[in-house]
Amino acid sequence: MDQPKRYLITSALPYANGELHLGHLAGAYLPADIYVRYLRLLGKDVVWVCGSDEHGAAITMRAKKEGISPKEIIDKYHELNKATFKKLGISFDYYHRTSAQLHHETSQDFFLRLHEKGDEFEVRTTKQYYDADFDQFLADRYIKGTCPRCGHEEAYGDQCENCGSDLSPIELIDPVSTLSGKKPELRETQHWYFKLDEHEAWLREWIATGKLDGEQHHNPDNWKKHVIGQCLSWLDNGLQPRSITRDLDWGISVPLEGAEGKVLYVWFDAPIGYISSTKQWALENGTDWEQYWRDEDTALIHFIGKDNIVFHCIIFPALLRAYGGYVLPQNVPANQFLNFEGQKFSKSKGWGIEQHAYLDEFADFPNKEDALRYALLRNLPENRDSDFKWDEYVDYHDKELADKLGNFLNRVIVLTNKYFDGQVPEVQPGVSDAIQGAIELTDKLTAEIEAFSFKQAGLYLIELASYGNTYLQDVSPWKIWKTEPDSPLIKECIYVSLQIATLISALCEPFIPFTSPRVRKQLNLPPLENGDLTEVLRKLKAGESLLPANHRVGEPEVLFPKIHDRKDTSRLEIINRQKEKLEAILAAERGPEREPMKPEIQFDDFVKLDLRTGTITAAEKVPKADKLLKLSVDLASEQRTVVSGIAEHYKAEEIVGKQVVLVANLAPRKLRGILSQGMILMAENADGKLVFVSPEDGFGNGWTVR
RNA sequence: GGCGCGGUAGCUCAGCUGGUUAGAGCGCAGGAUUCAUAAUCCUGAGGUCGGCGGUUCGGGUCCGCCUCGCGCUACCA
Repeated sequence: MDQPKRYLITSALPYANGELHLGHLAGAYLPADIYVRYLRLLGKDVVWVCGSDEHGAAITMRAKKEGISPKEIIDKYHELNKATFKKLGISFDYYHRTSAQLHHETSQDFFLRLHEKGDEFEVRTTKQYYDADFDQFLADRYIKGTCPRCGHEEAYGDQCENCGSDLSPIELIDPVSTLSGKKPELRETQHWYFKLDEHEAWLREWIATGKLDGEQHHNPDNWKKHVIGQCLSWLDNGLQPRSITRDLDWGISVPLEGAEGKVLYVWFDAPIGYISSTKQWALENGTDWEQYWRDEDTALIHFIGKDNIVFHCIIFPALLRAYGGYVLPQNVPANQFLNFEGQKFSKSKGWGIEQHAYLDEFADFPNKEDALRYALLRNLPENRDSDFKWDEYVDYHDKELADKLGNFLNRVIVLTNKYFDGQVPEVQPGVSDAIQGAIELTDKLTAEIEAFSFKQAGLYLIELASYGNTYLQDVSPWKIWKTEPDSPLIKECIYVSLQIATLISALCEPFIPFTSPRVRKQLNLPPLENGDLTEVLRKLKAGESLLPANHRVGEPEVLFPKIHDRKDTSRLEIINRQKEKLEAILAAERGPEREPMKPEIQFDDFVKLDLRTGTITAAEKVPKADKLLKLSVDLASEQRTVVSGIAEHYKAEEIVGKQVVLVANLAPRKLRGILSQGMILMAENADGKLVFVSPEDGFGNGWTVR
């Protein structure tokens, strides 16, 4: 499909059971956002849907453990995730939720249709464990017992983590429900299975060759290798009927008589959420949802993480085809995983940063949205796992956004104001072919976006700014200005540079949408609207002005205040706080490795110590000593001079006024010729880092510590 | 265990169906420049392309084995 009439874009529905971290953003949302914004700028008919995935056993389990209702959980995370996406400029056309009535109806219709076709489902009766106290069947994971292979007493119903055996709950010796802690009973239950195996032949051809019913549906060369590889691996292993119902009281009821207490399996209803979301969007926008799902000229594209490949490339397509009349995805550009400072994101360890936490902690950081989007873009896990590092975040921001892109735009605006009073100079038609290089870069950039290669596309954006910088440097109008201020070379140079700047203002929008309007403002242009890029590209190639002669530009403004800034360290401090948090986690992991405890002492030994609160009233570096500070400490009844070995950790001026605890009856001792009358209590960790042990602010001086 | 994807300069990564001296950015070294956010531009150093074996006139690029990383392996979602 070279030129589809319309695009239907989906991003994986986030599970409404927790916060989303940067890995999620880099996997399925940022790439889709770039793609969709690009299509909109070209004036394409595109709708991008997403929403919260709100069913499944994990939510009910969590609700039971926390003693709240599932609805409280899903409401909380639906609102949080939806709002956070919006703040980051993730521009879904609709963010729906699977708890919506419309979605329940859509899913039930889907199920019924397949049921009525008669040959898509089969019903199987099996025995499963049932927890009578909690009145429900138990998922394998929620049953523990003794492993029949190795005797490990804490094996799960699906696997023994001690010997690695795959188990079924029935095999466990002495099974126990992790909900009630009691022995569950075996009960018969009945479930509906989707006969996925009967779809194997056409799926294989479709995945391997891109052909559907003998016609070319898509070009498999455009699909990522790891996507096709994993699908074929699955197909080679043989497909099996797949259970699509569960015994659960949370979810979408199976719409059949005799199916009380059964719900659709969350994996069945979640992708149908894409359809529901489209329906709701169409409803609110007075348009028809069906053309997006049923018209063959629609290009359906699923953005997901690699954990979702099989579902979106095999199971969901099979369901859609079984239903009949639905389009199948043109591409599923699944990303791999993003790591965080060398390790996987881990909620339990606190490793990584969540999207909303980022926004909170970077509240005072200018461009925090685009800075993050750009850092993730530069490190998208498009073909392999990648790693997010704060140092790289800083480098990408300062060296690429600020130094290359921001600085180029700034130079151009400044030069225009300086030499031409802010007006675009007039030039002879067709004088410069310097624009040709910009056209080539533009073509490369758009081709990369269309090939779902967003990282490379982003590099071309910066290269375009570099191209502009090189061009400025080659012509060096400031040199010509000194001897020949009226030279047409200056006019041409500024004119061409302004064209490149205008081009950048348009091309950058999909990547850094918060910055684009600010660039436009400096050029005295309105923010972009849907379709504007088409006209920009047409003019560019026709040799017409993107920014015509005599147009008056705006005032220069620093787009990206650098993080490494001599005069203002506030941005660097925000980054450093993040790095310190990670160090603390690593330090905590080193955990139990603490100094062994000293031999026991008696209370009498302890009371010999005279500990007093005090305040540092003066501090100065001890000459010829690297580590020593000479402190004056106010104990109310007297002033003490204390020499303390903390100069490598604290500067003299920053600890004046600090409240401390002093060992007041320690025998005086001369250090570097100064009599030290006491010792300040400090805590020290394995890295040798020191911190004061202090009373709370405002506590008076000279009081005892016991 | 089986399968899939990946292992390319100090770091992060490009290299389609095999073909001349293996690329980019950052970092590093040297130079140019001052319009600009101590920014920019140019040049250079640096790699036995995870290891071994094979097919070929020729292999990061194909085949086999080994090794390391990540993922999937169908009822956790």
